[in-house]
Amino acid sequence: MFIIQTKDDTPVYVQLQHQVLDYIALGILKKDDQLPSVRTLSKELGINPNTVAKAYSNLELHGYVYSIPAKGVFVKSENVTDLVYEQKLEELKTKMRDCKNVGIEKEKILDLVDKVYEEVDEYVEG
Amino acid sequence: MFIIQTKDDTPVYVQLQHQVLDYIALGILKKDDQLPSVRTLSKELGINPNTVAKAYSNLELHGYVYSIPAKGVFVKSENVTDLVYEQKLEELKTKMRDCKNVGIEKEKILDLVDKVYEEVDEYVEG
Amino acid sequence: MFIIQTKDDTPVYVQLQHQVLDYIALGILKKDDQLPSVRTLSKELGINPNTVAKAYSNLELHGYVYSIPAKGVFVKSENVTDLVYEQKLEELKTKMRDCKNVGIEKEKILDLVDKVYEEVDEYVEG
Amino acid sequence: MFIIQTKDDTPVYVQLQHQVLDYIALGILKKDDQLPSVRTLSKELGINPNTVAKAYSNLELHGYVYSIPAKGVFVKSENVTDLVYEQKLEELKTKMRDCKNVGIEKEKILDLVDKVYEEVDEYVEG
DNA sequence: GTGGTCTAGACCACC
DNA sequence: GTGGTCTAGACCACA
Repeated sequence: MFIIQTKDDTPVYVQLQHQVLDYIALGILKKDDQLPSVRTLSKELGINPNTVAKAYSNLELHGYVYSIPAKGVFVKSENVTDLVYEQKLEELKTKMRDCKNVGIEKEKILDLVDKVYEEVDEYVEG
Repeated sequence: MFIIQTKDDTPVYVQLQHQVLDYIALGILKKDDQLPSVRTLSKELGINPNTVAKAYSNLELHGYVYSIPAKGVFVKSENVTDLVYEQKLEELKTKMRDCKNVGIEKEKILDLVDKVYEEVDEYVEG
Repeated sequence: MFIIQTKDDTPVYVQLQHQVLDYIALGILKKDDQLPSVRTLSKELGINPNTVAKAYSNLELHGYVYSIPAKGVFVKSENVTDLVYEQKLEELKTKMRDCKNVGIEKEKILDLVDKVYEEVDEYVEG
Repeated sequence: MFIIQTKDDTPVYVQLQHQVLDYIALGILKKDDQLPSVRTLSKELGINPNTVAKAYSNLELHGYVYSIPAKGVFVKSENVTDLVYEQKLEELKTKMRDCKNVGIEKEKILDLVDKVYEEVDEYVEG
């Protein structure tokens, strides 16, 4: 269910956080669903339990999940969708402004949008 | 001329590199123009001289500038434009895929493009 | 009769112990009164039977209750009052010192005392 | 400057957080003051660097300090006082209600306040 | 079995 | 030198 890119320079625990959030936004993880246990997931991904724990702990601090000691970690709310959308769009906007500032034309961007949305995606298409 | 965002999580020397490249792409810095000296710039920005030196050295390694000892650092070529374009578009594509993967519709993206390209930007307009 | 705060960070079995003691101190539970059975209470509160058992067992170890196998658990003595008082006051003193140490004035504390003792409390009034 | 109570059951990193906050509230640590480095403090207290780092990281998440990688960790604002006051008083209130609920009289509490505020405190007096 | 905490020590990028 | 990340593995309280 989760994938870690070791080549990526973004920290492992951050990758995990993002993926959990994305799954909530997509509706795959729903309110009160239990996340995989720290131990299970760490073995599955071949990473240290502490790293998983850190990701979960951060998600809890931000209010996306809640943890009951000796029980597990659970999804707090399913209405994260809007928040995730906003964040992603905000990041996209920053990058887009960057493109505009170096003189890239609007049409190039529009072409890119078409290209990306024509791509077949494993999650959407199956 | 250069701006450092300490809040930003991207390293200072990387920010510098990007800005130099952007100025070249925009034609503000032209072939054989001299970059500010390491000392001057480090004082002006209130950062460590090593950091400026690292940025310049990296730019030289990538062939964007050349340095003449005891003289200074100069812009090598003004045809960086395409390279910069490609990089920016590639980053934008990644973010855009990300948006698509969490279920954001194409229309939302198109709206964002319109919005960004309607904005008045100090670098473009002023 | 008993209430469990899952939000609270204090363990469930400790909450139970405190509540039993409080009810004894208040005179609601008297000498030789029977406590609810482990099964009954665990179902009623939706918690693990082991947790209830642990609370009862601890209370027995401290001499507040006695258990008759195949019969139930009973209140041993009603003179727990002083012990409970002392414990509560000791905890309060610690917190109060803490307040003093960060510079909170005595008057603020006195105001708080007035405020708390003016409150209408369901256990006292109802 | 900092003291760790190993006997205490409260986690070491929490103790550290509290103490940093208290020092800010007392005005001993002021805006932009640098906290002791992770390594230094861990050696001084005989605890693991990670534990100190966790405390600092939590404080940063809550907005009390800011960290500049390769520079250090610094106090963000000196106006934490009110926040700390509120928290402490809130905790005290909870404990006080507890006392009231088991039937402790108001006068006993008032006596306790007098007692605590007559005590000589090393930070205030010495 | 669960999460929470902590130690011991490593490597990295950065200043 | 600094903080940030991660591994490897331990112990604990709790359900």
